[in-house]
Amino acid sequence: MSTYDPSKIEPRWQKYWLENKTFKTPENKDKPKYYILDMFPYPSGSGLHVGHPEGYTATDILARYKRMKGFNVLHPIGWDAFGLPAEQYAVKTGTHPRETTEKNIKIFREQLQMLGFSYDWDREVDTTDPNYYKWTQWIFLKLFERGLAYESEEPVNWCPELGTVLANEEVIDGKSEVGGFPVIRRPMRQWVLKITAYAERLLEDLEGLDWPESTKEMQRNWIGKSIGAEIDFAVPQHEEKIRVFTTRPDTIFGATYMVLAPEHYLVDVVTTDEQKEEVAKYKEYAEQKSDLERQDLSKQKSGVFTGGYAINPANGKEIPIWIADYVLAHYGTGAIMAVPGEDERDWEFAEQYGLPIVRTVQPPDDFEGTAFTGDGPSINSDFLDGLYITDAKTKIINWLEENGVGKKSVNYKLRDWLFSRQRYWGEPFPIIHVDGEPKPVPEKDLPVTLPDVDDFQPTKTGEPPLARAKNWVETTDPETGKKALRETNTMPQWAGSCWYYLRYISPDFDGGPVDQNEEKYWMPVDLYVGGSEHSVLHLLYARFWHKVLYDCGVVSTKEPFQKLVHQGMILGEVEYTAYEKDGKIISAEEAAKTEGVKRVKLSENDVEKKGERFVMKGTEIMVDSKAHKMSKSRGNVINPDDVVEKYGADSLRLYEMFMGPLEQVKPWSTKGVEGVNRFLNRTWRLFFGENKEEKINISEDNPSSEQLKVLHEAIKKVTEDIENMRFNTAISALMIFVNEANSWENVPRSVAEPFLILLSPFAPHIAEEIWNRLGHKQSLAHEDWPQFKEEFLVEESVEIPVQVNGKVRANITVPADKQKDKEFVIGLAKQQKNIIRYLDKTTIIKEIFVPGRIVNLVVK
RNA sequence: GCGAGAGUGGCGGAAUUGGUAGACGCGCCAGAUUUAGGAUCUGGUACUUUAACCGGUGUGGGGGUUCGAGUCCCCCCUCUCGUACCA
Repeated sequence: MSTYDPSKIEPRWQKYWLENKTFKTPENKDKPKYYILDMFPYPSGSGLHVGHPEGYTATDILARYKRMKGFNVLHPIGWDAFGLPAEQYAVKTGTHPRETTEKNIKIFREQLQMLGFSYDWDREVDTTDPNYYKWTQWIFLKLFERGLAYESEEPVNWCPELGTVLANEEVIDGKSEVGGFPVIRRPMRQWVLKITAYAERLLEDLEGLDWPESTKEMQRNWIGKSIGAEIDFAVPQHEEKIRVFTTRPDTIFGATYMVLAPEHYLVDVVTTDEQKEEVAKYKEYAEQKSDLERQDLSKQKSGVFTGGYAINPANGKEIPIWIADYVLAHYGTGAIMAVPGEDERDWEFAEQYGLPIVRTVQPPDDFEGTAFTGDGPSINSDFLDGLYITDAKTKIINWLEENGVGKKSVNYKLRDWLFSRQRYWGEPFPIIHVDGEPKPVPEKDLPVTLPDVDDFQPTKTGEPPLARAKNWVETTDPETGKKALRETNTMPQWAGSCWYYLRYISPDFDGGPVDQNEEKYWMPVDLYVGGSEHSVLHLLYARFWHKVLYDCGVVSTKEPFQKLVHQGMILGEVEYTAYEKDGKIISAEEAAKTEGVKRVKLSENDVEKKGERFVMKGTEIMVDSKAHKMSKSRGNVINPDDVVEKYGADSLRLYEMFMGPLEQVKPWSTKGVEGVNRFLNRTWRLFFGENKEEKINISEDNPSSEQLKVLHEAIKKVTEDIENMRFNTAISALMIFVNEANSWENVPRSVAEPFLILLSPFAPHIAEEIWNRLGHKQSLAHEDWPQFKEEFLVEESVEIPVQVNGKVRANITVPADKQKDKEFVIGLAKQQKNIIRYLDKTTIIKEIFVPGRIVNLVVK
């Protein structure tokens, strides 16, 4: 083998690493630890796409680097293997999901190994393994014991197409997140987790986390804390009072009507006989609207008068009670006091139905809008008049509390977590029903394993597939011997991924989900890398479970993931598109406004840049230039297997890191892969030369100061860049080294070897191969990371730009030991031919001198 | 609407604390090698002016601070992502 051939060297090292357990997590605890985690992959049937290796390569570089820096590194991988696709495949083909899952895991594992990731394969976990889900069930029992898991008969998001209910977080625009099927609301008995009990802590503890600000903000918004007041409105002739939640109790004097959600439990109480029919009609109308329709029709408000009245406790006035679906049953108390003067939604509604509007905050003179939501002095508000919002709030809340009609109150948007699914391929609940009451399965009887069934289809009535396993469902209560029925719902896919990072710490431990001695050493996760699509769902659920486990004394940290980074999506190659209408090409701008246009794909050679836009070559016709999301339908999916086959895993890893900053969205470019592949070829030639035999081009000479300088520049840059996860510029520094070194007569071993170590986290196969050919018997994975030494960077002379009035007019070369000598440097600067020209007939009014950096002469 | 982030060559992207804008890679141009193509190597490549030097203009647009601004401040435009009747 005389040329660089990744297909030969890569499998060899992959095999070596596996057989020698090169990346086994150390057992001793005498070094600092580093826990570096990838988000739990779902082993889908279609295998890896190029998005996976992006985050995985980033973490792998860090893991390999940290090992060489003297850390004990925990870098595991496993499978979030419960889930719908395997089950749907089972419904279609009758293949047991376990079979499909096992097959897919095998493919995934092989693909990951093919990319040379340094996982500790002895710690692989699989959520579908009974030894794993035993502890998922155990944690559920903890939740149950603490009153954080309860059954509830509530309207839920039922998706007929998927045959299951979905969590609010899984419903997007009224459709299922998975598959995009319509979702309707329907009451069913469900398990619910009381995540709301942790709302405040989930919010507060975001503070100390090193997470992207946008992700923290999304979680804050999702939790949606708002501070205000609950106020009771009496209803004449009725016992019940209507309680509302408002963030603007200061505007109560402007509450000219009330609105209840159509589902509110007092609607029928307050409705008068005359309005009964109309109210019933509206309720039915609102009920039938799906969430999607509610949003579509949001521009036009609707509602009906109930005929009833309530008393505004602030001024004793009677105000009409309406129902309208712009008030949501599940937020606050499901009822509002409407203050049209100060709230845009109420204003719109009041205007539509001719309800009175009273302003309670004085808008500025030039205010021209409708409702005024800004700050200002209170008006029309009796004892609040003149007070600004903050003071008015304090005063009215005191007044409400004194008069027993209201109190300060905090409200959260966050709702309890709907935790059951009508599916087969999920964790069974460790719950039996005795006399209709739920009862935990004793800990010693865990795990409750999945029974086999012959049909994976949910029943039309919404009975889960597990209900078909009669012998399994019908059991006896081990305590009383009574007949009992097992819970037939299963847990959602989130369950297993809520705590997997703990199982990696002690995957074989059988005394609990995690060995606490190990947990104290390894937690928290130091770096967690994964897609931003999990910003709310997984990351909020996992934080919730972690806090519960903290309260149970199972874990020692309040938060699981100290630092979080999202890798950006990789888009397809840039595409140029022209638009055709009736056989004629029209501009992209026109096409956007025209019906029935045909898209024509152009090659890069057909277009050119003109001003801000791309046009067809030689014309003025504008075309679109855009990188699109990879999708099967668009046919722009890049398959990592193909890239590895053609260029090797090292090239794929290197390219994905070289594309740009990790967090950024970026388009794929096959030409770019060729570029980094060329770099690896040049690297190979640096060691083995042009000669066809395998002669090593390395000398045992002492390095020159120039060679040391080039090496140490690389060490400095690569080290700093890895620490800051700037992999693209680290690779650039490696390229600069190779470009320089290729011009040398020979490469001294003492320069070549440190370089190989710098290269190895990025392109581990080629680095190991060359290392080995340099005569080393052992992997370089545990070598020491080279130490950067400032002394080698010292230049003999430095170049300093000379500016006149802020513009560079000359460059001067100054001996290094003179670079801080102001007089010398400025003196030299003034002798430059081009500088003399600019100084002619002027007066220097200021001389700026930044040692070693710049000279600026300000003249007049 | 609201929230967050981003606008730099033909393209992906570099630029410590304000101090030579365009590192590195792609593409393109020229040359070497080759029967030819590919691969490889060498050099060039922001725009503009020039034979060349010397200049001029340039980091979405406008203003400001500064000896000096891609970087700091104010206003505006565009794009991406998230979110949406949350009282």
